[in-house]
Amino acid sequence: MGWVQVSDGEQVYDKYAYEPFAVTVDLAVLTLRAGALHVLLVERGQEPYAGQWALPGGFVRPDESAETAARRELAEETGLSDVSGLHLEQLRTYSEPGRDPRMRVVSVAFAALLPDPPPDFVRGDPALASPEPRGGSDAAQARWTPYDSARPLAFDHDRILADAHERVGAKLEYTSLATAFCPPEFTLGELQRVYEAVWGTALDRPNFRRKVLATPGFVEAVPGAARLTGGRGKPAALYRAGAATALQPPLLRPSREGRPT
Amino acid sequence: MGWVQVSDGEQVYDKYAYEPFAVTVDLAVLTLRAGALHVLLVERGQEPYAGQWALPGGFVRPDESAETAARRELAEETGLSDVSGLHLEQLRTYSEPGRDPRMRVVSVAFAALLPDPPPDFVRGDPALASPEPRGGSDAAQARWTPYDSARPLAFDHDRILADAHERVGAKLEYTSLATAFCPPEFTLGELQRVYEAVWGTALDRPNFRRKVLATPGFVEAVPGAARLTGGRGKPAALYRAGAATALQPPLLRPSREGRPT
DNA sequence: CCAAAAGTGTTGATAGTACACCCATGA
DNA sequence: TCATGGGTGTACTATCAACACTTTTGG
Repeated sequence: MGWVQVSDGEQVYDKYAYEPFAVTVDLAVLTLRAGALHVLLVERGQEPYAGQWALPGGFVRPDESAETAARRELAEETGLSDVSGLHLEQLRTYSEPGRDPRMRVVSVAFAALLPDPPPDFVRGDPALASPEPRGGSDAAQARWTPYDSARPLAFDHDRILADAHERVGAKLEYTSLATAFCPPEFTLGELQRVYEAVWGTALDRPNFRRKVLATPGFVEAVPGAARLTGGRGKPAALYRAGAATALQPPLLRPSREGRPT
Repeated sequence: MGWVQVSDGEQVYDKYAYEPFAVTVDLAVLTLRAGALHVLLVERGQEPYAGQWALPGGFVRPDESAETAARRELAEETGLSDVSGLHLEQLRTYSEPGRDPRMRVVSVAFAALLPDPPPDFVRGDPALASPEPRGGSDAAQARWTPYDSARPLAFDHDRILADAHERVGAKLEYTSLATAFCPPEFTLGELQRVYEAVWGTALDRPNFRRKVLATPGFVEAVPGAARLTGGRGKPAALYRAGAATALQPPLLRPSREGRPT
């Protein structure tokens, strides 16, 4: 940490010399519902920004890493009993002095990805969460909101949400991250809908299929299994997430602008 | 920040209820010297890890963002009078309890990139740094170290340095970041050496040249200017960094393994 | 039989690689 | 004139996008 570089050397060992920093985590929890990207939001019950929607989050406790705190909050907010398999990714840290009007808050932001039909979650499952959430104020609501109608959010959460979207979109290109949006067994059509929802573009189905299958370790076939997706049509073969984490070759999104010449 | 989600609601407004977190920044300052990637290290003068090398860094002050603190530290450590144009990029935050044996430290890591012939920097230029660095202990040394012989470092800095290298290597592919390693006017050969040093691979010169020039906004020619690079050979045309920040199309590094079939 | 969704084949354009080759300069 | 580094041309090949076509299911 470059401890020795601190110019105000005398204050290094006085833990209470400065007004302390609060360290929190903020979560952009994303999923697909009916083919559209959704984000988990909570309604604030207190000032500032009372009544507005915000990303879920909370304090990092003294014995936790930011990652541990984020996973704990994820379990509390979604009510899922097992969040250990879910993808959780650190985005960046937001530390501007005035982010929160009450005190100095440094927030580590995470993106979390949930499989397609997320169980209609229960907020603050008593079996998991601490005894009594929040003191006197109104109970905060939580709900899934379509990504496009999420804004405006409280604090600097518009920016955090945009950063989460951008990061996830970029990682779909060169990692197998898309499978984190899918249930354990999924069809290639479902996988394609993940790409289309996050990127906001339509993809050519035959070419998508070929690219996915040509990428070693991306998906592996479940022998003999098949499932009807839309009630009609040919049943689709099922696949599981493969061992690869990086895609070689990458699955690049169509470029917005034409190339020169 | 999801303030309302905190389960221990009563403690939200008691700033001193917990032992406070210290928030620091750590810097992986990278440059090219004689065609090889180097990193700026400081020698620790105090326990823990006294006598070992570490990444430079320091505390975030109450009125600073992590970015501001990182830029201040960068100026202090390099002795450069103007660091405003240098590339500074947040990597991620390291928050495991126990990173530092003395107290709870949450560290925001940054990568900084300096142009090729970095002025032989002076540590702690009095005109810039705070009056008297560090209390009683030995003065810490600082020096440029080849990337490959930098380890082992103190704390978890080996990992931070590896993360910095990986991030920079990836960003060379799809951003114009490589120009941040170059002086204001540079030759395509110099630019190519940036890629080769960071990626650790040789590139085909004619093809590299074509790709760079075919990417709109990557570089722009300085009309009529030329410079001898190695004392011998044809003088090379000079270029400046272009307006583009993202490369379209990207400049992909050669894949390690062959493709199937 | 029709609609809908899955899956296969083909083809023309493009981009990338691996070279061979020429140019300008210092010693 | 040779060594060194800059700059250009070219041909082979792998890749990719676009779209026609076949298959299998429910109504």
